[in-house]
Amino acid sequence: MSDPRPDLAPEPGLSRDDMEALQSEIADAAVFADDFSFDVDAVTSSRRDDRQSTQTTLSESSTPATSSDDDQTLENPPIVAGVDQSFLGDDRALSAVVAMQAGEVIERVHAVTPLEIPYVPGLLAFREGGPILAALEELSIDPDLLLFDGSGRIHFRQAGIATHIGVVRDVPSVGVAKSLLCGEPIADTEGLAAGERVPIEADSSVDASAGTLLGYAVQTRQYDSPDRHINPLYVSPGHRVGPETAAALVQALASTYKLPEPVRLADSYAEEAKGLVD
DNA sequence: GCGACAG
DNA sequence: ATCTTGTCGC
Repeated sequence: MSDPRPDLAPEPGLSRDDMEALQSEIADAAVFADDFSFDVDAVTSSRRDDRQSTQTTLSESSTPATSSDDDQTLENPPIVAGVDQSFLGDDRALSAVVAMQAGEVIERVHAVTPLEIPYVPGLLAFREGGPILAALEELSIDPDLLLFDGSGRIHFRQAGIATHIGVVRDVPSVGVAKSLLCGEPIADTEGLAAGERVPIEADSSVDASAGTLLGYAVQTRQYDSPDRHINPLYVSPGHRVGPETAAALVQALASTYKLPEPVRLADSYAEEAKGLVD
């Protein structure tokens, strides 16, 4: 059981070398394996009333679901929050957080802060970490899991934005990127079928032994026609979540769209919230 | 020197 | 990320 590490928060004023050194500390403090208490199977993108009772089949052939654990899961499903940013003008960032529970939005918050530094591949957390931490402070509920629009362990120093914020807040987190920052898929990722995934391993650009499993290319949706295809999502552990679970969670949270619902809604809310600023 | 690079 | 026209498909 670790603790929050506000001392490791991303400071935009650091030199590049210091930023990279801090990321190495983050990677050392991160846990890239399952270490949480919520029930992964209770995480869904659809509302309980709307989804098929596939559970019925299971309980009929076994013991009726009467354990206190099941009751607790049914009455108090995990809270998953999606985080995403949008930009105002070119000197302020708006970070939006959408918290969901059992497929329902239970809270939406946002924060606006000035941008301190430009975007540099590998140092995203130092540009957007401030706004994100500010937005998370506005949250009245505390999430069981954070989903970020960006990498987690799939990062040069194994400390992408999902890992950085996850460690600072000590909350289980997962990175969901729309393109690959580094690492190497072990197989072709073109035209995968929905539900398929391909391991992403560390290459020479990553500060990890070659071959280390960094995450997965996850195909949440795919077209039927072979003409055109949808690119996969690049999912990696942020903190306290292993690679397989990270992929499974994203798969479970994706419904009609490619992006998992909490991130998709945070994305649109980040845009919508621009309207109530200034 | 060149390439490659989340959002 | 943001700026934008055009195009494919249900």
